[in-house]
Order: sequence, then structure tokens, then C-alpha cells
Amino acid sequence: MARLREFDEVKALSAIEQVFWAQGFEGTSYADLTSASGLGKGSLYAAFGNKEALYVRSLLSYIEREIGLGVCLLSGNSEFEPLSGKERIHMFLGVAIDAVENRQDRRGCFVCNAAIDLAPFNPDVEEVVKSALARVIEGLQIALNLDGSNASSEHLLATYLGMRVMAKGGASADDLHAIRTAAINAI
Amino acid sequence: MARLREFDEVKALSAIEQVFWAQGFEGTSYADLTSASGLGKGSLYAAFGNKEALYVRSLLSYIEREIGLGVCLLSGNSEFEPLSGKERIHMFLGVAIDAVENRQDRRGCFVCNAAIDLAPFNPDVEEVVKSALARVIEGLQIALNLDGSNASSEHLLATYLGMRVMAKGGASADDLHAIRTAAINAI
DNA sequence: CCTTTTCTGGAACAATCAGTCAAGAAATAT
DNA sequence: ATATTTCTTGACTGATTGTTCCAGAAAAGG
Repeated sequence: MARLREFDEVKALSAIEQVFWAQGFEGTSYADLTSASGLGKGSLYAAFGNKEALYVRSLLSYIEREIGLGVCLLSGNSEFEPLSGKERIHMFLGVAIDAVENRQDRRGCFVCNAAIDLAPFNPDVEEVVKSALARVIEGLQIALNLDGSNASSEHLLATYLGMRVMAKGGASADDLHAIRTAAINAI
Repeated sequence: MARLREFDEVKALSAIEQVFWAQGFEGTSYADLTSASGLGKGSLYAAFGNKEALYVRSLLSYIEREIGLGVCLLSGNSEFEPLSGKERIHMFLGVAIDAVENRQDRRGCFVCNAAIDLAPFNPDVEEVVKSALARVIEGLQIALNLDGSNASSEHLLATYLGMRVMAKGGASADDLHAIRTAAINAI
């Protein structure tokens, strides 16, 4: 047989995900990616394909972790089980607030960034974004205890995404708190 | 005296605005800008400065036209005077729907795009975005006939921005209609 | 050991990037 | 008409872009 792959694919992808998340697709170069992952270009191309494929893989990795957690929270799985639906939605919107309030994190939501960045130009990205948003809507439906129309869930999703945009635009934590309160009161 | 400027600065800026609006900052090159405006690089630099300054000017031009119209609408100026506040908000959110429904326009809102694109990295852009969003909130306050807390206005603004994100992510006009209905009912 | 296969790092690639500059064109003032 | 000033164009720059490719390293099977 032959030589085995030396690097940890998951670790490399995770480092690359951070770069795309923080800088967007066009704002990221291969120089950024090789220095973040510590790998050569050849290895990246061999393992993941071109830049767009690498972006999609990064986005999927983000979704598996972050959106997966959000959907768990909204659905009331595991440790979130004793919380009410409203409380779980409160916590979900809190993710957008915490990033600004406690971590000065302006990366926003990678899915939201991808929707603006690349989704209109890349059908693969569009598909990934759509399915991620659909998963959040499912979670919100469960939290709201709704079976039929998902209008309220979509409204909450739009609110969440809007908070993410405003955070990137420089909104204060107070602004985001006010939005969350209004959104919860509107349920 | 000396030679006069040949090209129409407003027309050139309007052509350039379209490119930045559709493609974002990093996605736009000087080749795009010169071919859209019909001008040489030298003229662009002489008239507007570097690429970032040109982007800011484009964004301001967009805001003056599109956000200005939205704020007029929300404030109930001129032809919108006979409409109720709710009706005006309905129309305002309709802007995001029309783009998708009638014009297959995936450019979204330039201010929203700029918030994601460049605002976290460029203080000038951040300031322009913040003031544009503040203007919309003022308009929403008038439409809602509120004096005090602008939490409801910020919630509506977040909803609007979220609709824009979802539209870029490939949401259907039906989805957007549902969100608008839920948002209006929640007032 | 040697062969085979795959991985690795970086050199090399043409293309494109943002930005500069100089030479000629154009328009007013004298 | 001449002088002066500014505008316009496009060639040029050095750096960087995404991608390809190859020479050598590494590991497993024989």
C-alpha cells in the first residue's frame, strides 16, 4: 500500500472554517488557508478540491456544530428538556447577543454570511443555506409547539438573522436585547 | 482656467453603485468598475479616491435613493400620507418581497450586504450602515406612532433585514409573504 | 531489502489585483 | 494664439490571485 495522510482532516477543516467564517469567501485567500491549517496547497486540493468546495465543506462543518446545537436547544433535547418553548427561543436568540456582549465577536452567523456572500452565485451554497435554515425552522416549530403554518417560525428566523446583520453593522448589545424582548413578547 | 470634467459624476457613480450592490466589495474589481462606468482608472481615482472610498460613495448614493424612499414611505410623506401606519409598514416590507417576486432580483439590500461585507472591517462603512439603519428606525417609529422605546421598531427592522438575508439565501416569495403577515399581525 | 502508492511542500503558472504615472487631449483665460 | 491648468486614457508596476504540477518523502506489501 501507500503512504497515509499525515494531517487530521477534521482539525484542518476546523481551522479553515474559522477563516472563511471570519473573512468570507472572497476575503479569504489560499495564503490565509495554508497558514491557518499549516498545510500546503497541494494537500488542500488533494483532500478537499478547489476553493468553493472547501468553502462548502467549512460551512457544513459549522452547520453541524453550531446550527446542530441551536436546533437541539430549540427542540428541547437533552439538557434543554426542562425549559419551556419560550425560554428555549429566548436562549436561541441569546446566541446572537452573547457573541457581541461577551466575546466582541463580529463574525456573525456563518450561514447568514454565506447567504449574502455566495448563495446567490453558487447553487451548492444556496442549497446548504436553505437546508440549514429549514432545520432552524423545524426547531422553532417544535419550540412554538406548532404543527401547521410555519409563518411564526419564519418570522422568528428572520428576526434572528436580522439581529445577526445588525450586530455585524455595529448594533449594541442593548439594541439586540430590545429586539429579543420584542420578539418574545410578540409570540 | 483648465479643462472641465467630461463625464457625469452622478451617472458614473450610479453605474458603479450597481456593480458593488450586486457583487459586493471583494467581488468587484476595477475592471468591473471601469467597464460599467466607461471611465479609465485614473479618472476614477482622481474623482473618488481608492476602492474603499468609491464603495462608501456608492453606498451613500444607494441610501439616498432607496433608504430615502423607504423612510418617506414609513414617515407617511407626500403620496403616502393617506395610508395608515400599518399599511405603510406593509408596503415597506413589500419592497423585499417585490424584488424576489417580480424582478428575480437577488441583489438584496445594499445596506444589509454592506453590514455583512465590510462594516466589521471598515469604520467608515460601519458608520454609514449604522446611520442608515437609524433612519429606518426613525421612520418605523413614526409609522408605529411611538415616542418612547424603539424596541418594536428595531424588531421590525430586524425582520426586514432577515427577509433580505433569506431572499438572498433562496427563500420563496411565499415565505416572505408569510413573514410579512406574521410581522404585521405582531404589531 | 525493493517496489509501489500516496502524500507533502513548495516552485511555477498565467491571470488578475489595486494603484500609479506620464503623455497627450481639451478647455478656459489672457 | 499661446499659456496654463486639469482631465483622460492606457500602459505599467509589483504584489497577489487560484490552480497545477512535480520532485522528494513516507509508509506498507512483497
